[in-house]
Amino acid sequence: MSDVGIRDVAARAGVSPGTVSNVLNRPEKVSPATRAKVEAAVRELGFVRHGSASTLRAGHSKTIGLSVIDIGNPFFTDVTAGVEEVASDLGYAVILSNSAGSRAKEERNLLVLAEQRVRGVLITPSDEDLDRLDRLRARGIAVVLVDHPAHCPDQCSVAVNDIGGGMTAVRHLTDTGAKSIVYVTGPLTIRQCLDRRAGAERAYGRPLPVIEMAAMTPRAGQQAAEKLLSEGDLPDAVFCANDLLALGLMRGLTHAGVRVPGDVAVIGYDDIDFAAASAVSLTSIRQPTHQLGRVATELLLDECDNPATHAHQQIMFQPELVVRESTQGQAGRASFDR
Amino acid sequence: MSDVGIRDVAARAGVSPGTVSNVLNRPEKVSPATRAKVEAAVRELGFVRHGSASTLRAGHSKTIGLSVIDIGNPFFTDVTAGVEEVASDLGYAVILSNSAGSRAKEERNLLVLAEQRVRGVLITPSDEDLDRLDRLRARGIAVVLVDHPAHCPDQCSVAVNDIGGGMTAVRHLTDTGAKSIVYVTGPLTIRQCLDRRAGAERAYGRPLPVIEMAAMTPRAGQQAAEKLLSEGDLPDAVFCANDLLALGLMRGLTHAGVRVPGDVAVIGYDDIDFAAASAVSLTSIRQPTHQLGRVATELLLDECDNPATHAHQQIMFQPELVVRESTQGQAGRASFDR
DNA sequence: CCGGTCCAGAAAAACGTTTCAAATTTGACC
DNA sequence: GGTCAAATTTGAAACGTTTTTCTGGACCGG
Repeated sequence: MSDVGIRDVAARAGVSPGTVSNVLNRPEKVSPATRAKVEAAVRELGFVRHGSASTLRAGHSKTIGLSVIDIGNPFFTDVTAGVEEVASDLGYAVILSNSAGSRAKEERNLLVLAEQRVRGVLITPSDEDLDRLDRLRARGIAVVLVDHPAHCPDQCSVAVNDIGGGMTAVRHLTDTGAKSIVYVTGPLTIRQCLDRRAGAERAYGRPLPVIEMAAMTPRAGQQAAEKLLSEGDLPDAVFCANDLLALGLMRGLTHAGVRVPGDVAVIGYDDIDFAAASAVSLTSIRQPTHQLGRVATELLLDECDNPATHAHQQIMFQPELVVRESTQGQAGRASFDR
Repeated sequence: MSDVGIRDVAARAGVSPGTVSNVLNRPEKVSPATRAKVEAAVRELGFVRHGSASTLRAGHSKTIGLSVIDIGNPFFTDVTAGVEEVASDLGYAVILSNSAGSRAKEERNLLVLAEQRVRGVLITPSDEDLDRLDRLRARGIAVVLVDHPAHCPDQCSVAVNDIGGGMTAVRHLTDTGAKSIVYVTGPLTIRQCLDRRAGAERAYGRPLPVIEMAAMTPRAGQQAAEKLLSEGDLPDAVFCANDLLALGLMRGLTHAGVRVPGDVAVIGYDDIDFAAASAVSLTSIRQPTHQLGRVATELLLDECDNPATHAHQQIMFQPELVVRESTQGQAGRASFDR
């Protein structure tokens, strides 16, 4: 069943297989009359092109790979949605792989992608060692870094200015009156966490006290709250390296009877949907997540489809402060967006 | 570069291409000595099998498709994570497609999957018309329904008992003293929303007042709160068709000065991570989401790898009540999990 | 020492497309 | 009606595997 091949279509339409292939791939090359005949035959027979045969002969596929660190994080989900949109519009299929933070798993996934002969790979690398990506590129697989600036200019990347974001966050906290600030973060081996701290300290003018958690989840945020409470004096404000931590932290504080923002102001990072929806809505640093995915995919597919004219770009988006209740100590609930 | 083929490996190892193929696919068929030679050659040359050629000749691929309704919903994200885990363990790649609730987009995506000659498809159908799936199966592509019971027994499906879940939810509300209850839901064309209502009304003993929103997002939940407030008397409790709605609703109520759970109890559905993390933690009906993805994938791959012995199964999981603060009117914050 | 059995490995034929040079048709123009 | 160039179409050779059929020994019992 369904073993309808291009030659069956050709027979039915009374043309040669080559012509059918042309109708499929370069319709402008074939006369309207023939094209119509072939298209009719395709419909009647329910022909579906065999992607593997096509890939094999043509030397390239219509698929791209996407490798993310944590598919459970709304940040990556949003990126993924953007990627999927663009890819699907251009007829590309997306193979998703989740490295779950494990270098080994990422490596295994990349091998699968290489076997699949994907046209290109979008990746948020799980660590700073990018040799394996150069190996991919040596294989003729385009690579675009997502949420990670490229180290050399012969490669595309799409990132968001984390240093700037960190500065903005802390500047907002001090602007609204905070004197003492604590930085709650995930592993400081993660570039994003490091950069945000760097920016934060630049704006703060001196080192920040740090609470470093192993994960970047609501759970970890709640534990961070306990840690914070056990350390004695509460700071005026807390800057969390992502919203998941911030949401957990707020909950932990609230339960201990600490008022947010009355006693402690909290600012997060990412501006995930739940930041606006939580009971005390969370001030956050918005990243153009969806856009990140879209642009990365556009760059990748441009590199694939127009290798001649393609110019590598390292795009750096600017994050944006979104003020909500969690940092409105006195102003109250003036205006909330969303 | 990287145009290292099986014949290059063969030459290097001093064997025939057929032998290399055997080492790759049936290592037990070849003597240890030769195998070692071949494996060395593979390593030295950096050979990566050409998946398309392999698929073409072998007649089947090492990929499966996953089609979800909304990749932005944590429910589907969790399912996806489960799918990815199992698939990746068994060496399968997952092609992700997001139908975004659009029937047309789903159809386009399924075509791409068919072209890719995926081994099977996991799908949460975007509507009740399942003919297109039968067409896929006629093509020799296995299909497993996810979060949707199969209509006929010649097909695998994995679902959760939504009627039972609805009953559990309302029973919990009445148990904790609620007399009047409102059902806040997404489009009632969605099976899940319908079934949950059916269960709820069965437990309630009579029809429930319904507030039907177009989307199932926090935003829509907040709008539902406004609607509820504008309708005069507040109910004792609200049952929301999913957690996203519930979180938005709670926020809307809280902002209007209504206390949750003091004035109105709220129960959600899905038990997404944020249900536990929100400031007033949300009582919810937990679905074994991750498990759903895992089991569905196991069924699919069993059907693919052991077509002879495979028995179609329609699995129905039972959801589970998770009590948190949003329905603890008087008991206060006794014990909270997570 | 011989005939038969087995096993490892070899050789060649697919799989269903795309591609490209060659062949054919078409159309314009004199 | 004939000629030439342009436009279409054809046909066969790849693409890199897997699979199936064979072959040449090694091994065994008699």
